[in-house]
Amino acid sequence: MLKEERHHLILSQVQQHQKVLTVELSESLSVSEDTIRRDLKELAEKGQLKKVHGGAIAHSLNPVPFRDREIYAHEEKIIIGKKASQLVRQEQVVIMDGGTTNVEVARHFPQHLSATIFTNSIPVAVELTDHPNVEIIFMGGKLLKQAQVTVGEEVIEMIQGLRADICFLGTRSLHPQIGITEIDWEETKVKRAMLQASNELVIPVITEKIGTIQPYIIGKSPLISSIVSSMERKDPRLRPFREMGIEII
Amino acid sequence: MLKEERHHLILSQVQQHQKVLTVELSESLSVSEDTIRRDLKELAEKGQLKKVHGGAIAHSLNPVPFRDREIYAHEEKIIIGKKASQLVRQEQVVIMDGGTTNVEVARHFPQHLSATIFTNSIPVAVELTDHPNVEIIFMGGKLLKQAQVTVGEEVIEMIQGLRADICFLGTRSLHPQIGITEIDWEETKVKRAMLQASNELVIPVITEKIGTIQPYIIGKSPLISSIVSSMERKDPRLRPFREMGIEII
DNA sequence: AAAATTCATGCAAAAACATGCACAAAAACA
DNA sequence: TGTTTTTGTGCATGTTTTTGCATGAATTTT
Repeated sequence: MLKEERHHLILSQVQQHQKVLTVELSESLSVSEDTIRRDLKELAEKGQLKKVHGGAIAHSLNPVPFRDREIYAHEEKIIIGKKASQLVRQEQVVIMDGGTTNVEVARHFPQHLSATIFTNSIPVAVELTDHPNVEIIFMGGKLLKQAQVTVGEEVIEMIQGLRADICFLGTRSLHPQIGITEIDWEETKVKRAMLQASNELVIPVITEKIGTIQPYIIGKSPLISSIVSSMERKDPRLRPFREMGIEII
Repeated sequence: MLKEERHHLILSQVQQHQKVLTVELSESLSVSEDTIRRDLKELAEKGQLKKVHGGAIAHSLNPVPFRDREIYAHEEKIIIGKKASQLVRQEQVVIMDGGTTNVEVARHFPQHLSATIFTNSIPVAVELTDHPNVEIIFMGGKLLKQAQVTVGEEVIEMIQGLRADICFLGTRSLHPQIGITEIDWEETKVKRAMLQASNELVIPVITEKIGTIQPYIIGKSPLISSIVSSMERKDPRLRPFREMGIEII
């Protein structure tokens, strides 16, 4: 077994389980613990993991509970939430994705809104709880702990059985040519199903996400009906989208 | 379990509940109290929490008085939660119903528990979020706003596709002759499915619910494997159940 | 004030570690 | 091809870290 191979294996283990133990790796790769230690040391020096007594942990192991997490760019998201929440009409069927921006959208729905909202996001569902006339349908599946959204077959099947009026899709990145992109494959599949199941597609997005790209493509830009941002309508960063006929809000 | 892992778990507990008790952490992480004390000391030195007599509190914002006792019924539920959480074995498939008592059960699962847990309760799912080795499957459906649980066909179908090892069923009422009863028809149907899908049926119940009756019957008493209460095992109110061969915990 | 917890300290055992060294395989070079 | 150099590995060594336990002090509860 080559050193490189080992390094890859170790890294994937770290990604998968958030931690690795020196002893376990030594056994499963059948090399001495000293070798593993040296591997971990190297990987730590390259910043790919954090070495600790007994093994190593993922460098990003910072699973701060979702609801207590300091919301990034909160002010901007509130502005977006207010604007986006205006797009829903009475009695519509709505699909709402996860993400802190979408939570703000949900929060700003008018109290008297009467609608049926499908979501796979726990924070969104909780937020909708105090809208008396909203029927909330939660789409079940495997729960991603960090994002607090469900993914997997069940969610996708449920979405595929839907024809919604409007869909609010949270996104990590939005690029005029590449489109809507995501970093997590499972979430990508769910989001694809969502946009296909809906007549209207609304993308609430904070400024800094525009023009960035992630590995997995959810859909091309022309599929978008409206982009909701905190920017001026005539902002140059939005121009390519405006030229495609997408409504800028 | 790595020291750093413990530190992360402790911090997330602190963030979530504002406080942690040395004794509880020692139990749930299965290390000695001394170790926990040393952990708390280290974290306090790094400024990540504030160490106090008996445990630690969130170093931040709201200076909640530490030892203030919570509501009385809550105390009882904590006792029940601790007891009931011992009933799960590693690698089991678990069904967890909603209700505040079940939330306490989830809260007291050992941090290192490795299991697959199906639930239709948002608070339970959220509580399980910081158990790194628990896979959470959320069962989707129509969300009941006040109870924060899902009900309906989808939930029931999903449960019917299951064969679980153990089921924690919250209940409004428990009567020796009448059995487990509920006030909401939709929830009743879901709970019926749950108990049918599981090998073992655990009923965590607070004292005042015993002997009361609600309109809809979920199941007769002999279906129960264990009743978890805060009472003494020989309490006369539990005698009829004990005589049926139900384990009293 | 007495009893019960909780804490700090020192100590010992086990585990994990760094270091230097020897040896083998691979790579580079002649 | 043969020799030298580099690299990777395992082992022996002494060191450091981590943990649980014992003791007595400090604190809280009764």
